[in-house]
Amino acid sequence: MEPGQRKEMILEKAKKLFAAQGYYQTQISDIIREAGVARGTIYQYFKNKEDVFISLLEKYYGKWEKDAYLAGDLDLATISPREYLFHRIRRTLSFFADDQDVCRIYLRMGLGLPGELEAIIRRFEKKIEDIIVNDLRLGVRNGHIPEDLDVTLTANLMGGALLRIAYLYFATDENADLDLDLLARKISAILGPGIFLPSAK
Amino acid sequence: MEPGQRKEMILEKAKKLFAAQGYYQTQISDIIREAGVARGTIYQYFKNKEDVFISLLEKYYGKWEKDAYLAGDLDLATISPREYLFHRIRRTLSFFADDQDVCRIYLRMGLGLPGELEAIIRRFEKKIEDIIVNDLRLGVRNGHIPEDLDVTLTANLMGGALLRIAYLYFATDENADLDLDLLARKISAILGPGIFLPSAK
Amino acid sequence: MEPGQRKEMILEKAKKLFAAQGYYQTQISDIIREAGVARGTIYQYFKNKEDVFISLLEKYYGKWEKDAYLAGDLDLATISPREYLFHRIRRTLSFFADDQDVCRIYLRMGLGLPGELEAIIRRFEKKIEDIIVNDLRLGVRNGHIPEDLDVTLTANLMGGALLRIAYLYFATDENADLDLDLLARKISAILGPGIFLPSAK
Amino acid sequence: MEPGQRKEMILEKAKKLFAAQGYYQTQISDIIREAGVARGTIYQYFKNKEDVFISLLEKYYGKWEKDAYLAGDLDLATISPREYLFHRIRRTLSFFADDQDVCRIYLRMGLGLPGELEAIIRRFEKKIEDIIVNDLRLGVRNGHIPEDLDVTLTANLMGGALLRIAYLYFATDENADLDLDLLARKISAILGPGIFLPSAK
DNA sequence: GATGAATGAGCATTCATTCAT
DNA sequence: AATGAATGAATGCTCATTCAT
Repeated sequence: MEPGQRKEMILEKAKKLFAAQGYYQTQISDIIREAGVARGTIYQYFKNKEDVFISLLEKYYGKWEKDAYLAGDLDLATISPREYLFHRIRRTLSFFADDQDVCRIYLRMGLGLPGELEAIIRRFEKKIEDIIVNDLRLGVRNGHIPEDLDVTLTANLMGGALLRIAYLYFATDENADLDLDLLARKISAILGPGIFLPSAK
Repeated sequence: MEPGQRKEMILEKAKKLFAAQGYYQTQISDIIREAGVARGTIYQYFKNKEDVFISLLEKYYGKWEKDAYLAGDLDLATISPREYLFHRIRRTLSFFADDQDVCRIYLRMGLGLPGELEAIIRRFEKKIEDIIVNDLRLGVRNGHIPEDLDVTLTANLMGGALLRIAYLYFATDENADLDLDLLARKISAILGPGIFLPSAK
Repeated sequence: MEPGQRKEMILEKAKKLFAAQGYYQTQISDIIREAGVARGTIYQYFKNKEDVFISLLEKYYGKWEKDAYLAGDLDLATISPREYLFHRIRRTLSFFADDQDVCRIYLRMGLGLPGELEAIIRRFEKKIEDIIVNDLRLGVRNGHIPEDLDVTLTANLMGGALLRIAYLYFATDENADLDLDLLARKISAILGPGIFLPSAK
Repeated sequence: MEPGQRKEMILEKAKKLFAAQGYYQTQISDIIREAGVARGTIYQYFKNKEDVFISLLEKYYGKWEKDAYLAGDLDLATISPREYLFHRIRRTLSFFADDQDVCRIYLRMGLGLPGELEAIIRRFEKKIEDIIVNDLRLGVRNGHIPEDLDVTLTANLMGGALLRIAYLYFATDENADLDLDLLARKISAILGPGIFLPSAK
């Protein structure tokens, strides 16, 4: 096996395992078993377990930047802004759809809770989704929301957006004196138009 | 100390630690040190470490459901749908803003990577944010996007929404034969109207 | 509940548990659950776990001595020596047959190995029994041993006898310079006559 | 150190400790200290503590079967049945005499009670021995038992035989409706002839 | 006497990492 | 470069015992 290939191979096996079981629950033993190399070999290519994980992140982040998002053939001179948005979204989706393992790792699913905990969290998330879906359906029945809106998709889109905002603004010590009202106004101003019918006040 | 209070106190200390260090990096030893109880005491109230974490999740999920999201005074008879959306968002933000620790735990930040890894992931996420922000600024300069749009907020909102969708549709084995074009269309139809000026095509 | 009765009751519950699970695998928690008393109560009657076990041994040893073995109505003036032997044996059997739990405790079965280990030891003992049984059957076929001899009983009787002798003479440091030939001669002289037909040389 | 030897060495040290202190009172820490290996090393050769013990049992059971009991040079064509019995007994004694530790482990002495408990049990067993010895001496004085009978040996042989029978027939749930009279008759028929003088009725 | 919450010494086991071959 | 036996710090958990009420 050529040098370089061996490192690559270990990385691929590690990716599968990290994606499936998370960082903490993936043992070096698992990786060497899957890769079919000796225990010491892994330390020839990587400083330690953390380095294996970081190498993975960097590899696929680079891939995303190069292949997916920044691919330079989107020209605002030839396509409309809305088409541009569409293509950006389309490519990002493709990137994740292409590699389920990378997807799992980046989306922090595989980062590592014992199986049961993971299941509990999913149950909670499902419940949140249900609540929003119900709201949306109510809006449809009341004639404020178009009938053909994909409510499940929308619910998750809204949920994901909000959680990200919460993470960004509240999970750190900064932004302590934030104007929540203003923030909520801004968010609804962005999400509202795409959800409600123009007729809805 | 009254019965019940002790369990509550341990839970609060554990919350702080899980939020700050993650599940795996929080040791039982840390919890008992912070709580000032003996090693065995924690096992009087919780089956094991996992049970402490689950108890936390359940406690705060319940709190969210009761206090924040489902609080029953939002009446569509008296407020408009757009106001309703605003209040829902407002309350969810309040819930997370109220308790930074819960926020961190729920947003899966504290779930557990060694400090350095966590930092690397944040760097990546910042880069993604920058890319989207740049796109948005371009749109502003080109007159397709209103000047007063909060581009950082919008970038994260879009990013969060997309990642959640990716997680939902791609991280599991189901949905294998998804129509990505259609999906991307739907998403841009929801996000577009709130971002672009009506004049943008 | 009268004083004294409570101690007795705890002792009986402990007996059941020690017999079923062994000393080490029986927890104080098990005993108080079965006895329906508080954790502290047991320490009002017994110094510690060891004391519970010792109390049991002493109680049932005394019982054996008084009721079973030494019961004074065996009079060599009225019965033959062989009848005397028979009655002694009969009474000892009754004692053990009467109380399976005491039986298990005294016979050191319940003294304490994790279930699987116990099973392995039994398998070994069965194999030993089989080997001796085969020998005896060979003797029957060769006409040296009476046809109506209970070979399983005899095998265990011989095995038990030998193991006890081994325990007595070899498991301690004394008796280092034992004449094994002489010892084996003596043992066969005692066991032989009851097993072989007079015609066997 | 050659491969295989290390496992063997650990096993030998463990044998000493199990024999001296019993299963429960022997800690992994003791074994590694005695063996002079690191804590993790023991888990390279054995699944867990139980596996160490099982390995010991299997090793020495195999040894007994091969070297001691089943050694094939006993030919009933050339030796008498009584000689055959003698040699079987002789070899079994040798096996146990050879290795005091194995002896202790197999005879369940080392299986595990805290030191003081063990001593108490021995005291009881001694008392039982004394009672039987006294009976035998009485028989000698009365002229029913030969003067040169080794009464201590005989007492233990009888005791061992009886306890084994009790264990076999009473310690389990089967054999509930046993005819104790018949059983006692059979046992005395086997033990009697080797103990009593023919003149004793 | 009775209670049971609190204790903490003690234990088996894991697993990333090293290093002599 | 590759190997894998050896390492030992670290960790979650148990359970007999205590003691304030």
